[in-house]
Amino acid sequence: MRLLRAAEAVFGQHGYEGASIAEICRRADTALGSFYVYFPDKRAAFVELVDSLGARLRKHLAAAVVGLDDRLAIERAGLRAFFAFAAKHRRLYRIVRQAEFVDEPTFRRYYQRLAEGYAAALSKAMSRGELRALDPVVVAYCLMGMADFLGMRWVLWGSDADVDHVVDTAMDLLASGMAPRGRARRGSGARRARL
Amino acid sequence: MRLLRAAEAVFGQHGYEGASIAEICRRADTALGSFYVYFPDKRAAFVELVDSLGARLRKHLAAAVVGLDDRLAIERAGLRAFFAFAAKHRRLYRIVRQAEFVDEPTFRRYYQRLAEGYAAALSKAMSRGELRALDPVVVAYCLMGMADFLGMRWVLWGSDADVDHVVDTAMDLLASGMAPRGRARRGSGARRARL
Amino acid sequence: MRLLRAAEAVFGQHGYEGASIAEICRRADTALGSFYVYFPDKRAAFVELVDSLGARLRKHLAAAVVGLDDRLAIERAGLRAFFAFAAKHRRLYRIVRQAEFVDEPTFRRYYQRLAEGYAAALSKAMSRGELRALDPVVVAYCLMGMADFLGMRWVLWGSDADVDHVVDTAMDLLASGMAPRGRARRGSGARRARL
Amino acid sequence: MRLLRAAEAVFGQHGYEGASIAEICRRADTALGSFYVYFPDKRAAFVELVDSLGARLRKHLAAAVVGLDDRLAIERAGLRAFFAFAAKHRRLYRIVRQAEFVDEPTFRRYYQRLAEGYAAALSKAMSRGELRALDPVVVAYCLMGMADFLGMRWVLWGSDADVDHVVDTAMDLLASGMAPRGRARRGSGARRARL
DNA sequence: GATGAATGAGTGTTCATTCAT
DNA sequence: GATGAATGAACACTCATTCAT
Repeated sequence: MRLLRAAEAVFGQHGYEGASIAEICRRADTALGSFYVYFPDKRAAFVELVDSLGARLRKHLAAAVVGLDDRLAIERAGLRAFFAFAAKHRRLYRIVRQAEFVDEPTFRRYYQRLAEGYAAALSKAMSRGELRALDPVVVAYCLMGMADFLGMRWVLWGSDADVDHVVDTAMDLLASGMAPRGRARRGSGARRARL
Repeated sequence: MRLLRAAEAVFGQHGYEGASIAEICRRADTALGSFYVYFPDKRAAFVELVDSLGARLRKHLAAAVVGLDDRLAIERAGLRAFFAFAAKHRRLYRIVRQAEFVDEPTFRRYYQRLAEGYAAALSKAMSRGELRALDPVVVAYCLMGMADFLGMRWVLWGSDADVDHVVDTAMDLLASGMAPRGRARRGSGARRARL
Repeated sequence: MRLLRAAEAVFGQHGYEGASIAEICRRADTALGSFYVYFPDKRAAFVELVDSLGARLRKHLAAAVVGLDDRLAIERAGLRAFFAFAAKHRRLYRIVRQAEFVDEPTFRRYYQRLAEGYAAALSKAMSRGELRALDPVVVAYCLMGMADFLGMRWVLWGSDADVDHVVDTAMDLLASGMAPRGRARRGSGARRARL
Repeated sequence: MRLLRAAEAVFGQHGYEGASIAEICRRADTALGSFYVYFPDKRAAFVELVDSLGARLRKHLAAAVVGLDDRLAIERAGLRAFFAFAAKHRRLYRIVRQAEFVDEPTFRRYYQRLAEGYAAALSKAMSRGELRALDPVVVAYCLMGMADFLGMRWVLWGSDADVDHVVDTAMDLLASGMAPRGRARRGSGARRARL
């Protein structure tokens, strides 16, 4: 709807609090009162936006990995797709974080839904022996966190390294862990990291 | 200072926009005008808070890993310490994200400073052969992202899994990557992942 | 509009700074926010008021002299009309002076417009030989200054002399200057005065 | 005193309401609290300023006409001196008008004292036959008003005519009135003017 | 006399929301 | 469904003034 598109632009530009319904309506070329025909609330429009953004992201990611079956390739393609999505929706992407203070349930839902699908896929891969058997939900959050921060740093903030390099490095880390080749598998299993 | 502690509580509880200077002063048992003796601005207080939170976190993390030299132990201790910090400063920790919309430079500074120290430590470990040689800044953001999301999910949102399990899983992933034991080192190195 | 009338009363009573928008709205029996539907600003309302006052004064003066053609009669009627106007708008009249500190352009505009019309009329009278040929703009400001101060002293501050006497005296001075009958026309033209 | 000089500058620059005691003290290089050692009030400082300005003006004018005895020369010298004073104290001069809203008695006192001295001088000149016998107080206010407006227009606002021309014109008007040479003295006495 | 941290009443202004048309 | 004038609660911020030192 015209209003929702306008809301997307305005929330993205000014954040939730900075956005005014008046501006949204102005941009949608709609009367002020009409906003309340479609949304009970400023918050409701925001929530709808975040929900739709989550859905779009999930769809976008799913489409990006369809047909791939090598797990490595899937992860790589997923990471790239995520970066592309973030680049395209720069402003909106930042908005998701604000949901934490506007409507926590919406904020959680956003990540939980993402994590659900992700964990399910990981789980299946594990049961097929393509992945080490680790708690798939924990792994899902690890990977989402990585992607989120890398996207923030190299997509949103602009890059001094190019995205390919970032993707390669991240994939390398994920594939083999931090341990140096020779030592990785020895000893008690897990090994190193901080923070 | 009393005002800063009150600001910490109020910003943490209501977010930046939701917080009112009146409430901060009420909680600090201070007159409204006094706020402006110490801060030129609502924003300035917020920025000072975020900066100090960053400094405290860095100090806290540094203290947690002091004396350790096994890289694995350091990473594990760092992750635990981060979770402990997040648990102790639940509300404030959420605040950091809002800085993105209140004062972007402050927001970036927070993570950049963290990343700097982190990357330097990783770099040193790499040059000593304790870690695989990967771009340390990228790795730093990967690890920060992981920690951030794990902390969000299992510390802030409350846990259905206990934190030890999460830490173990994450460390395991970091140490050896996602690949199953037998296949990990074969082939072209990196392997799998998505998003 | 109701708001403008209320603003007139409140600005007149308390001056620009002393006037509060809350009081204006209270007096207009209007919600606080409505003020900003009609004026972007406190200052804007003030400016509009001064402008409208100027227009009303000019109209009032024009009406007072219409149909008269003896220049003496015109000046006398104008002075009386001005006093009547000042008496009727006591409080507002004082406001004009404050415009100097609120919005200088508005302040100047007020007098310049008045002077323009006045000077034009004087100019015409001069070219018809009804008036001595002097710089009509300077003369206009002289006459406006006289009227202003006389109005301030005997209309606003209240009178210990009655207004007729003041008008008569002023007209006498204007008509024949300060010089005593016998000496007036002799010598180099201009004669006496101080300050 | 240092504070009073600072107050002069600050009131002159920002007007009464716009001036802050903090800035006055800053400019006087004095602690905030010290202001209240010398003045009970913001208003008191302002009043003292206006009073002192009035005294300085009266002294300045008196000095300018001392030794002159031709009434024409006196008036001319007084007008010039007033313009010089206004030019030198541009900002302060404007302040006087604000007194109307800050402390009316002070405002009136300023003009009344001026008028008293003026009227007394006129009265004496009249009794000596140097001036037409008119109510000297009314004449004083007429002359003060003229000077005030001419000073405002050509000294404060800047000039497109030079001050000499303005003075000449005003003196000419005062000396002989508005009537054309031939007609001035005939008929019913007073003749023309408006507003 | 000098200081300046602390005070808190008061202000202009914003903006989500309502409702009569 | 659409409109937009009207609303009023809420807020950040200012600044004259006080008073303990």
